[in-house]
Amino acid sequence: MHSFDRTDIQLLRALCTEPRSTVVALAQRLGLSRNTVQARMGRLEETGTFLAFDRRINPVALGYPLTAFIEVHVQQKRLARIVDELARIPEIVQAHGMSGPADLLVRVVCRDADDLFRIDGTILACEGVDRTETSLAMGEVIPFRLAPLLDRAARSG
Amino acid sequence: MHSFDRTDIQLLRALCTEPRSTVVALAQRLGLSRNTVQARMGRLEETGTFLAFDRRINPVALGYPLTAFIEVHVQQKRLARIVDELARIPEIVQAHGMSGPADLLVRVVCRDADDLFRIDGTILACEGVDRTETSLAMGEVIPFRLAPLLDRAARSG
DNA sequence: CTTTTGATTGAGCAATGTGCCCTATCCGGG
DNA sequence: CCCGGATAGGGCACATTGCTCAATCAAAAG
Repeated sequence: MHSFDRTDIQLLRALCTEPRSTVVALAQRLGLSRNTVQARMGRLEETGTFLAFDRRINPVALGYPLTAFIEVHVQQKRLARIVDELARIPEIVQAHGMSGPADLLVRVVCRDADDLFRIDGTILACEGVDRTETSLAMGEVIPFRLAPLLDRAARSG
Repeated sequence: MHSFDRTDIQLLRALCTEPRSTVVALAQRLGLSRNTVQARMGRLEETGTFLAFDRRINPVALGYPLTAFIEVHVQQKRLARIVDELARIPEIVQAHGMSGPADLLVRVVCRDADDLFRIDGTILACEGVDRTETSLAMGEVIPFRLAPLLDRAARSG
């Protein structure tokens, strides 16, 4: 892996508030040389600090205003095959294998309630899926964020 | 809001596989003029198609290898106040208000199991929180993705 | 059918940023 | 004490950006 120092954190933190800023601007703000910032950014990319572009796209703006979480209970021996099958459903934007009562936590986006109902049906139709429990997300009360974590790391790390 | 046409979708889709590509490169690949691509990109940004920079950072690389989902049951009248309080916990990277058995679904990243235990305790300590149910994510079996959705939209839309 | 509106295009231009080079300096670990 | 890694500062060729303008095109409106 790769361990971060305070400078890396500050760099990432600055990008949180000013994602469009250029390397030169970043260097100025942090009081570093352009070379340094460029090198560190390169390293951050190489070491996998940045995720796929997908994550930058807002599903709501895309026309999928509804998000739901579906807990899926499966016959565990068939888990791998089921995951493959679920991966073919485009509305499933993410899925985690879970420890706990449910085996999978699937995150779904959809256009409306009917859409959700249909997708749930598709999941249930997979061989080895025993049961699903659907919960509709009423709102993202805390929007995805890492800034607070970075802030704390910058202060204490 | 704003409605997308096929070109917007193709643009986003192209960026999924080649996030670093320049406007010129994009224009070439899509067979459009640079001006058009630039204009459309601008519109996409303005209309909120892109999310915060946070989402581009990989928590695992950041030193938080564990993700957990915590279902929180609360006294609903105090929901707003509780959310405010939860927002002060940096390890909570996201939270959804839910319809269904649980009131909140909180997404947490942590360094290890002890860390998770501590965070869960912090959540439980909030006034009005009745109960939590923690599930540890064993793995992201389907990594977050919108590409399949975009692909379908490009074909049928 | 004609008009109008908006999107697209090609061209051009100044300013900026990028990628890459090299060297000197600084600091901590061996 | 010396060495390696990181940093700063300078520089250079090139690509990209942001912006403007006029011409073209298509579809919707009159």
